[in-house]
Amino acid sequence: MRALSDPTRRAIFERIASSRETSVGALTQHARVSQPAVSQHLKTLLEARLVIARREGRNTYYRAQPRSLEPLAAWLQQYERIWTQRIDRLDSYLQDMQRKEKRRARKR
Amino acid sequence: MRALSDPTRRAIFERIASSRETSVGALTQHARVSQPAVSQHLKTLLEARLVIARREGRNTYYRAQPRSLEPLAAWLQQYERIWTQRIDRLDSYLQDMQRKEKRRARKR
DNA sequence: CAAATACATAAGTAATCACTTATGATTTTG
DNA sequence: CAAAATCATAAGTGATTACTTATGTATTTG
Repeated sequence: MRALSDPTRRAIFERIASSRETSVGALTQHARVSQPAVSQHLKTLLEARLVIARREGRNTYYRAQPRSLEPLAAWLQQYERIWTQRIDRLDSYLQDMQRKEKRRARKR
Repeated sequence: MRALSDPTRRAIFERIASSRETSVGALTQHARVSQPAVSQHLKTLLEARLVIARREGRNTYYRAQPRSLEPLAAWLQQYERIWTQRIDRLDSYLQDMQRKEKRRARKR
């Protein structure tokens, strides 16, 4: 999560993910920072296993490893469950109130 | 995402989310940092709208607002799609290879 | 009403971060 | 083989961050 928290780095990751494979030069072209900065971001993405690198001649091609997003997805799902559970509880609470209201109406 | 990138702050958020409502004191008890540090983390969680605060007497109760995780979930889903698409392509490629192999076997 | 409690804010600090320029290592090209 | 190209690493720097202690502000309690 820390690896993706920086906007520049996240943009780099997104560009890698949206193309099958990208060279450092291509990434630098679209980034607003210098080539060394891009390389440094790539290093932290590598360490987070969010990308893998393949050297070919004097180029290095990076590709995304979205599998590494799975822990984050799992973490999130946990809270989506809690979230929908809360909504369910609210729903049943409201339905309960409606039933009680109808009963009160009948008594009148 | 930046608000959740710090482990201490994330732990605080998790504790808030797992209980319906929590006071600052209760959070401080389980955190490994001082009470002011907890309050500061709560402030950034508030600014990220990941929690809401309710003052009651001299206590402040925090509760999670998991709805704010939705943008992050949406961002993630995008890459899960890419990921499964890639797997599908790999699958069909392997199946294709298998078919070709069978044809070669028949010719022998 | 004075002391205690619960929390927030202020101020200061060491560590980390994202960037820069300079340079190194390797590979291709003319 | 020298020059160019591609990328990584080194070193330095300003900004940000996560924390601390000290203090302020309400609110409750004895």
